[in-house]
Amino acid sequence: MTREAARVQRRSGIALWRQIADRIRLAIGAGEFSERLPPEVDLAERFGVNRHTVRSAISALVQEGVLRAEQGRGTFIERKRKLAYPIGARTRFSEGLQGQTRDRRGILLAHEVVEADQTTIEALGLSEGATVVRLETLSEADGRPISRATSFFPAHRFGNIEGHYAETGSITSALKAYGVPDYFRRSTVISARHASDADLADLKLSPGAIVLVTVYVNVDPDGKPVQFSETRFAADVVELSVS
Amino acid sequence: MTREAARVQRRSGIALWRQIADRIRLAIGAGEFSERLPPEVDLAERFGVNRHTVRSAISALVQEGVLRAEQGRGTFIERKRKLAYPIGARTRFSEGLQGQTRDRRGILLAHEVVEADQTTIEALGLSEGATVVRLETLSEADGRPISRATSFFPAHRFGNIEGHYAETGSITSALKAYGVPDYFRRSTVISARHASDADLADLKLSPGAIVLVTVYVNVDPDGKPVQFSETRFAADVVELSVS
DNA sequence: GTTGATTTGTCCGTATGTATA
DNA sequence: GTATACATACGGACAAATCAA
Repeated sequence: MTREAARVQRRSGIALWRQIADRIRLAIGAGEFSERLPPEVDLAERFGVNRHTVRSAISALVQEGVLRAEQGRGTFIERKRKLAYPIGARTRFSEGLQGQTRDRRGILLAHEVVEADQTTIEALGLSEGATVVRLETLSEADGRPISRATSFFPAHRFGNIEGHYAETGSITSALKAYGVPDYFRRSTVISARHASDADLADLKLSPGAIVLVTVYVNVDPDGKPVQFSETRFAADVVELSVS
Repeated sequence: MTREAARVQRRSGIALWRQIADRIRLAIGAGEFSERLPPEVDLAERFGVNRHTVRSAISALVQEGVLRAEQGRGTFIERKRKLAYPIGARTRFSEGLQGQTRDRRGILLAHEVVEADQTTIEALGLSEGATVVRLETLSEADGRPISRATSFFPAHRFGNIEGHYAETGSITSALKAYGVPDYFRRSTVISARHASDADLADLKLSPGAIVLVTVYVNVDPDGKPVQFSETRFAADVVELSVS
């Protein structure tokens, strides 16, 4: 089964050179070009545009670090593998990327105590009007930002958790300080969307980038909810592995 | 913690009206506008553009079915909930959306017998040079396309599986015809990317749409791999629920 | 019922960016 | 590099519909 490539779309609000850049990036991700890109004239014919337009696309991808052009030789692909982040009943960030990276750490970006909204009340099993501690955190591995999370903890039980997190850079350690020796993932819902402005900045992504979103509740050994979180992963850096 | 909205970017290869449309879609997804959109002049000021540019963005979103504009009254949000698709050891498509939809079915788009590539050989535990049946399928619920899948089955065992799938519209039924009474999910890897042209067409999405991608291996009760698949879900219609 | 404020819809003209030849 | 065509974005003006005082 071969399917003709849909033609690039004019007056779609996206410039042709950018559509072609996206296509080439996608094709590379799918392993379509093993190592070298076809010559510019071939690509121009393939996409039904002028060679100059293809050149604009390639130049943008070179800027991004996806391609490397060598005059007289050709245009070559710069490869990098994705991190596999495990999702399961006993997911810990610190254990998550075992063996794939070194030097992982969590950074506290912001915190506040607020009244829980309806979603948070239901997720954490709180009563109307209860307060929660909100943490905005960033996780890095080998100096590269990996994920950005918004977490809620019941304030009556984890009043000063931001302090413990800021010190240790780990949710697991911070919860231990409150006598929670262990915790379990009760539920995880995974979705994907375009990154918000804040996430673009923190995760050092370019506009239009995609984030994988996990929304989950962690419970202590007694089954009591301790944490309700939404974590956004840069989709071109991380994939989720369900085990 | 409040963060200023990043300004829309001129001459970035993406038209301002499209950037603004994406932003508004995002904000709606985050629940920022409860029911009504702010007036066009306010949005224009907020994004730092002319009112006409905002109007182009809104007009595109009306076309998509995200918004509804009423002269003299305002612009309103058209809401629709996402389908929760379960991922786990015993995921079945037919069981997956239980209670959320009626009238589910699978459609065979294409099939062929090919020599397995290296990835497929490893996933299915085949020997070098083995052949596999490839199925391209589309799943619909209530007449709406939900997902698009590419599946590989060992050809020596499931020689004519496309026929059974075309008849029943179900992988579970097709495998039963070959004496596989039950099967289990061995591994699932989840990622997200922009939809390819083929997926855009089949899933009836607009350019730039995101797909959630699950890559998985199913094994029979003896632990023998029977199916290696990649399924793409429209990310604005489906979320994955890990249980 | 009238008036005025608000909000979306339509038209004009002009400047700049994008893509082709 | 130059010329041409079209899409994008802006600015202003006014019409049409809605709503509340």
